[in-house]
Amino acid sequence: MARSGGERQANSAFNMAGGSGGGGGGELEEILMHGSGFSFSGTAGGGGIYYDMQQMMLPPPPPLQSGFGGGFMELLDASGGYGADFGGYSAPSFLFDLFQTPFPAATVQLDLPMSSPAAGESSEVVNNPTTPNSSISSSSNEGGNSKKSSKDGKNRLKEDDEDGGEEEEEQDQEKNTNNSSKKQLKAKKTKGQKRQREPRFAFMTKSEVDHLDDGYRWRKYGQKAVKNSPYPRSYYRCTSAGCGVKKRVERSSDDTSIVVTTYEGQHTHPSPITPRSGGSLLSGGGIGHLFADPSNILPSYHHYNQHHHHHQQQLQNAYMYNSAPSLNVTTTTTSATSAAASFLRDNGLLQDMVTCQMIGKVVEPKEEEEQRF
DNA sequence: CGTTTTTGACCAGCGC
DNA sequence: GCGCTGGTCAAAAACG
Repeated sequence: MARSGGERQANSAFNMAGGSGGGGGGELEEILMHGSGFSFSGTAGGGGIYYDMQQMMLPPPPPLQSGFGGGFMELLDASGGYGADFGGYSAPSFLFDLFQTPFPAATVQLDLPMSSPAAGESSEVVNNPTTPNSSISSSSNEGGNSKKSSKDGKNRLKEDDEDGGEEEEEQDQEKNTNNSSKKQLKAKKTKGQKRQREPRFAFMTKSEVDHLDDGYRWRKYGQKAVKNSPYPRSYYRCTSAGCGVKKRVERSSDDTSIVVTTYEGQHTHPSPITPRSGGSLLSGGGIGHLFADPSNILPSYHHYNQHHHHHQQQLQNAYMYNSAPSLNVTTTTTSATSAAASFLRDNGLLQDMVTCQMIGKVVEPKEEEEQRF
């Protein structure tokens, strides 16, 4: 097979449009940060909760203070006063639960048991701002899945999964007498329980580069065609041993200048480029960890201006792309979103963000993206 | 030579 | 049950 090892940068946008059909469905919560502001509206729908943050008139991002000073924690502590910032929306107190609640990796156990039909419905729709409209010469997908020629052999043994702090046992249950190691591997997982995922944070930013450097080291482990989009979606995983944080990067088919990055999981280690100094309450990782720990901030972020300079873009994204909080309550995650958005805004990091929106569970494909654009 | 990216294949879930 | 899609694996290639 002729390998076209060409572009190494994430800019390589292969034309691999997916077919059609409905599919997928994450089982987690996802938060999309929309620029210009965000409002907060909670909606408890049947079977799920949908929180939407959008269109909140944000005052021009104030100049960054000298570092985050007391860190995000301070902001959090001022939950009372902070609520006011949410454009009059009575920012629910839980809005700060996330940050006031330490979520040590050990204790963390979020979970949106999609296996429980009653609660989760498991049919959570992740509304990506991708509308079926990309008229960009999207080649009629060819890569898709037409390559199912049995190739024999790649027994995969995975172990990453939750990584929140639990280990997978490699013991097979011998349920199926298949000799395909891959099958048994899968079997064991499936049989026991569905893999649960952690909440995800999705941020939308304008950027020329797909993969933004956030201080952590990532290894790309996959790329898939995004349906209705000429741009592929890349999957990254934190390279640190034991850390299973994942990041997904894709470009909006609507506005190709917008990059949607989804962060999943929590780092079990400090940022490799910024050795942590003090143990914060949120040391368990997660978005709180990010915001609470000024050491995670790259020094240059101060220089961010409203222009889309890749470098600065990356820096600013360093904040947004940190791990998601490990909480098991939708509302809590929502608070995380709000707080995060608030933080970003206050630090002028939200400037480039296009949208800020959180999607709880069981969300119908709303037109949120459209109202935003 | 070690690490990261590329990329085809495989699998689980879900919709039809 | 079949087909589609998202997510992941892993061998090979590309990089540094």
